[in-house]
This record gives sequence, structure tokens and C-alpha cells, in this order.
Amino acid sequence: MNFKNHVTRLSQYKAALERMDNEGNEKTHAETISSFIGIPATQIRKDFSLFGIRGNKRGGYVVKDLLAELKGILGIDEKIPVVLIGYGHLGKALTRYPGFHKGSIRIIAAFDPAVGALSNQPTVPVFPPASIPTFLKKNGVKHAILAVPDDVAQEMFDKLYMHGIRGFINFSSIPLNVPADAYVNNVDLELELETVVFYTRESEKNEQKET
Amino acid sequence: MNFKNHVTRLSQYKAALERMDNEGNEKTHAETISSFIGIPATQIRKDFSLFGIRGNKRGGYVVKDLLAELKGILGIDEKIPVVLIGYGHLGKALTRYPGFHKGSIRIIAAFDPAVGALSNQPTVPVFPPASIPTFLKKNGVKHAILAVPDDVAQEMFDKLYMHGIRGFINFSSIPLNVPADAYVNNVDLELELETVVFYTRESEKNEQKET
DNA sequence: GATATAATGTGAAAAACATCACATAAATCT
DNA sequence: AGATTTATGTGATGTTTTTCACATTATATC
Repeated sequence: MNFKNHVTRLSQYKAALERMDNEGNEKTHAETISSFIGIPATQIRKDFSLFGIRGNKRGGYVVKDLLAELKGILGIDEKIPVVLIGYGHLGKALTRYPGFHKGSIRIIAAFDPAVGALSNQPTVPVFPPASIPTFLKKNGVKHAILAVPDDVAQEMFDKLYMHGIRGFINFSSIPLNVPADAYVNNVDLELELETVVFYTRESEKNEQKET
Repeated sequence: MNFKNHVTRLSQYKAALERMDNEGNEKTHAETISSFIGIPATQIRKDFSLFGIRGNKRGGYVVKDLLAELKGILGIDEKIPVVLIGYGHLGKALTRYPGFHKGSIRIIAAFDPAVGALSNQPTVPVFPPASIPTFLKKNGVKHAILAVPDDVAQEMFDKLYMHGIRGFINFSSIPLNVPADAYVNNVDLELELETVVFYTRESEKNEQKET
């Protein structure tokens, strides 16, 4: 059991619950969550059961309580401070990503060699890579987003690992060499697009069959 | 059987094979691929078996042939033309994404209301959203990347769907209302980061236990 | 206060997925 | 040419994940 699927779903539940909360709903049900995100209600209850989340028979779940429990399980009771390595276009886009602003993650600083050359006012403080070690120590950061060019990705990873970072999102398109006690989530956009192509192809074929 | 895992793995195989090809290797083996991407060799052979890919007993696989077969199965024999909707920071970052340049996807145009205001020379032609319909018709595009602000994401999706696009990558942080015959791959960065946080937390706990 | 209803929670069954074990065939060696 | 080695290909097996079926209980209704 590696919980990968579970965690993904819990995160989806959390997102749905946040929407419900914003819309002013006080209570919800497995069926309601299901209709939001398309995961079967029975699956939702199984997940809740596994993580010890309990609702009220007939009453369903109290939105705020459930949300708090989900956040607790996911480890995001408080906002998680994250550093961004690389402040190019991707980095800038990430600091503006609305999902982060409303959500549980906060990019507290970015690091980029081109500090001086930043044209517009940056959305987060940007420092030179040299100041990474002291910054990390001072702020107790545990997570980093790697948004650097491929050729420096490994080097930057190693540096961050050496200074205690263990959780990573990696946007570079080369695979990293990762010690066992670190966790790297690779966001591989080409792979994502390829699955889209595959499925679109498949449904085309089906349509042709039906005709 | 929805092939989701299979497609993901095939795409990983393809990426590994491309690296091998670039490094000038002519032949490879299930074990070699395995050591590249950490998927068990037996799993690789099972996948190949399922999709009718055959190697040579004792000889392994011919890199170029295998690569061609994988691309065929994934539907990326030729470069897939894709349009990019939204040419903000994220959009710009995507046009520069090295994975696309070397890979099977090609962003052939971007669409953004702020066409005139583009400062630096863009990496792809950028047109106003109004020209989407004619452009799509003229170029036979089937796939789009949605990199627009949340509040226009659904509207843009609908427009693209109406003009025949069926495969999407969606970067906006709101869930889209999607007809059954379209396929949307949501790239939810907050979710990705939350899984990282979860696993980093977990391994922290384990370390504490061991102490 | 008894009955009906609408939800949860979970053991059991089914389905999907991954691994194993080994038969098979091609290449190499003697 | 025959024996040996090395890697594939796949049926059988084991494991994980999802779905089902239904017992349970809180709320609402009469």
C-alpha cells in the first residue's frame, strides 16, 4: 500500500469541499462529493473509512469539519512554505497560479541567477542561488519546486537535497537521480499530452466503428 | 480496462528509448529499459505483449523499431500539432518547454487577446482569439492546451469543443464541464504539491519511529 | 413513541493489476 | 552440429484496488 491513489483522491475531495465551503454549504454527502468530481460515492466512503473519517448516519458530513480532517491527513493544516528554484517564465507563471493563492501552498521565495535583470516587479522575493542555504536554514522550508533548465536540474536538486529539502516537484524533462529518502513528483508535460493524444485517437476509432 | 497506466508506461518507455537512440544504441533489452525508468522488466514485457510488440529471443529489441512501434501505438508517428490558448507566463513557458522541442508534440500557434502588447519576439505565432475557428479549420488541429485565467477557462473550452477540439490539457484550477466525447487531462499543480507534502511527511514520521 | 427514510460504514466479492515461474527460441560457444 | 547461454513471451498466481450488498444508525414523519 503506497497510498498514491488515496492521496490523489483525498486532495480532490479537499478541493471539492473547499468549493462547497466557499459556496456557503454547511453539510454535504458522499453522493454530493461524487457528483462534483465523478468518483463513486462508495469509493469516497471507503477512503474515509480507511483514514478514520466519520460522518453522521443520515446527516452526512459537516463541510468545515470534513475539510479540516482532510487537511490534517494531507498534512496541510497550515500553509506549507515552498521555495521556487528558477524564476523564468514557468517560475513566474507558478507564482501567479491561482490554485496556490487560494490553496494550501505558499511560494515564499524564488531563486534565480538573473536577479538583477528582473523587469517587472516580481510576485515573490527573488534571490541569487548562492543564498539558498542560509534562506532554507532560516525559514525551515522542506519543499521545493524545480523550474530550472534541464542542464542544471540535477545540480540544483543535489544542492537542495544537501540542505535538507526532501520533497520536490520537478518540471525539467530529464529524469533526476534521487536518493531513497527524497520524494520527487515529476510533472512531465509531454507525457500528459501524449495520454491526451492516445485517448482522443481511441475515441475517434470507436466513433468510426459505430458508423 | 482503461489503459491509463499502460499509456503512461508506454510513454515512459518511449522517452527512455529516445534517449537510448540519441546515445547511439542500436539494441536494447527489457532489463536495460527497466534500469532506466525503474519499472520491472517483467512488467515491460507484459505491456509489450499486450500491445503486440515483439522482440528477438536472446537479441532483445532494435531501438529504432521499438521506438517506431511505441509511437505508433501512442498515436504520435508524426508530430502532433497543438494550439495553445493563453499566452501569459505559463503559455510562454510551455512554448519553450524542451520536452516538446525534442518530442512528439508541436505547438503551432498561440491565441491571446493581448496580441499587440507582446514585448519580446514570441516563440510561436500569436493570434487573437477571434481567429481560432478559421485557424483550426485550416490546420486540422485536434488538441489544445488551455493556459488561460480560471474565469475564462470554461468559455474557451466550449469554444474549442464547438470547433472540433476533443483532446485537452487544462492548467486552470477550476474543474471544467466536459462532454463525454472529449478528453481533458487536468494538470493540477496544487494536487501535485500536496502529494509531495504527504509523502515527505510520511517519511519524516518513519524516521522518527526508527529513532 | 413507533415507523419510515436516508444516509453511513464495512465485510465480502469482483475486477484490475503486477509478479512469478518457466517454456521457448535465438545467438554463441566448443 | 550439439550444448549452453541469454533473453523473450505468457499462463498461472498473488496482490491491490474497486465495487457491491447490506447491516447500522441518526433524523424525520406520523
